[in-house]
Amino acid sequence: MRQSEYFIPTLKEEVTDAVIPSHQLMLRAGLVRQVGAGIFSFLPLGYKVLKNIIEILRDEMDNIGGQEFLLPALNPIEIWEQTGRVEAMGDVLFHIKNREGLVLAPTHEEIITFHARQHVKSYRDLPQIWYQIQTKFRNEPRPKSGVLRGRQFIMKDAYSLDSSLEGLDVSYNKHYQAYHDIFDRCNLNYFVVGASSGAMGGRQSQEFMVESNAGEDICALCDDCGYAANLEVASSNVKPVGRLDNNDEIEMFPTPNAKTINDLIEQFGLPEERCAKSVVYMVNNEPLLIFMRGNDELNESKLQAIVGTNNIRPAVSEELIKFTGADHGSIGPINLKTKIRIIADNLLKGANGLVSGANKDGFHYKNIDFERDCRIDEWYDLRTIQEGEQCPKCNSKLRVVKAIELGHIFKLGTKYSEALGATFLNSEGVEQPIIMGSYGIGVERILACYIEQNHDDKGIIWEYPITPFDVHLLGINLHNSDELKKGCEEIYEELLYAGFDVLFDDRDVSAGIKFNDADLIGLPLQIIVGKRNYDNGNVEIKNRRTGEREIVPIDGIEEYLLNYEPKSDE
RNA sequence: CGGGGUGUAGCGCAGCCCGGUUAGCGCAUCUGGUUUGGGACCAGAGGGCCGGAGGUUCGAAUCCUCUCACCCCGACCA
Repeated sequence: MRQSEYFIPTLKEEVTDAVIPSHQLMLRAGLVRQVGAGIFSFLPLGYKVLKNIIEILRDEMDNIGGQEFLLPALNPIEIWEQTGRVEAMGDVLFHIKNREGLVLAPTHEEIITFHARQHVKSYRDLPQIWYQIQTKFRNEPRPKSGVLRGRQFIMKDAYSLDSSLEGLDVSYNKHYQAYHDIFDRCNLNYFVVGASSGAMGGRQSQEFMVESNAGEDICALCDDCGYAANLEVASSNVKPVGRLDNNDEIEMFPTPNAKTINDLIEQFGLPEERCAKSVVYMVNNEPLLIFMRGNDELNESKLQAIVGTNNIRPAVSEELIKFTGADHGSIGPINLKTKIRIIADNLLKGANGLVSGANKDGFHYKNIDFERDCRIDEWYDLRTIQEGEQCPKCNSKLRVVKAIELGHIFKLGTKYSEALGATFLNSEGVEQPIIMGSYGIGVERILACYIEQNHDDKGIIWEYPITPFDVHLLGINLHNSDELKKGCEEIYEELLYAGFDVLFDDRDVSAGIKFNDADLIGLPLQIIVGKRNYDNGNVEIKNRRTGEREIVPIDGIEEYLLNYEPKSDE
């Protein structure tokens, strides 16, 4: 491709709106342009990369027996009502205003299940892996970070249909392996974490993550044993509070100015670990009293998984007074005004000598013995782990990092097949719901994450196979020498003929502009054709990543390129 | 949805507090000339409903009200 005829609007200056490197460089290198919040056009160069990524996705999905569909973005709302997701998705789901009854699909479990219901009738029809690579629409409350979080984005989503849980495991594992192959081929540094399968009855779920400050997920990592988990489910080894030898009688004492755990510690000199925090949540509008160590943070994801719904929220003051008899700061397990289900964090199991609210404003109890003085209905891991705590597997120190979710594999189970009546007859002639898995990858996220991990202060650094072109041919000051121009054209033609995808900077601009644009665009190798070297029968080849330059004879260019890396398969 | 910020030429910005000729600067663009291996130089030119609506005023980019858009932090994130 001749750059003089190709649309690559590079920007010399920084773009103020772009905060993270990938967003900045995608704009400056001419890959994308923003049209609205979370809405982007891919320009030819950016789309070329996207297509390379999609080809890898397609290849690996086909490798595990996936069959590609083209599914509609416009969906009848009825099918979404049947699975309860119109309500569950809320404002995230785009509704068509001038055509009642249609929504823009944010994902495709419903449509896939719809087709399965139509045609999958027997266990002999299973298993199946169906996938698509298409645009999804989600009315994100806050699009951000360039293409990392858009209202419209391309997703590879796959769905497995199986007749048994064992079959689901097989399908799931195939995807697990395919995802590794995909992200490896894209040269990404990533890790896999155990993730929350949500409140809606999934079985197992893992996320493929890229560590990044631009990420919206938080993960715990153990660099020693490889333990990795989303903070939503991460656990750690922390010593339980345990029992004190002297078990004094429970005693109420006035605490008029103590509203928080820190107040109690400061005003009464109490040891932090003996202060129990009580939190009241409304779960499906029923109160639930939760006990944690004083300064631990309740993990709402864990709570959602325990109570089996995501309809939870902290209780407000009126509710606290109504159910416990006291407001914030004085709530505890003893003397509750009404009977409330009480759960507590595992670290408090069997503890005594505890301090907690007396359900009377301005009073606390001390010397509470959870075994002697009150009723705890159940014990769970409820806390959010902290940086530096011990790995649950090997006791090394855990790191807590921000991460971008690239992909998610998820054993769905029968939620959608049951809701939509997608059933089959098993070998005994018994009707059963199809057992499903769901597997998504954000296509633009691969691109953005790659740039996050492969750039320097000059620009992007591409590698095979996702690089938009194999090589950048830079003709320096061609208009000064007909011979040089002719020679450069010949090199271009020969490389094309040899099957290389070449971007040829034949523009009539100064050398500095070409060098800087080339570094910004970031093709892996630059073949620099200048008069001095050319007159000696040579060109200079620069490695974008290392900056190393080599003088190479013109008839050795092809060999050099072939030895550098396998050329992209276009 | 809460908090903060920004809308002035294709891009990046100044001007706004404290209202007053024709709204400015850099980059980019066009013409001519000189340059030519890391974003050249000289001379000239084009390009604006100062986000939109309403108001105050003799007079509004500037003050007031409303509104729209975008960015950041938070909430949310199937």
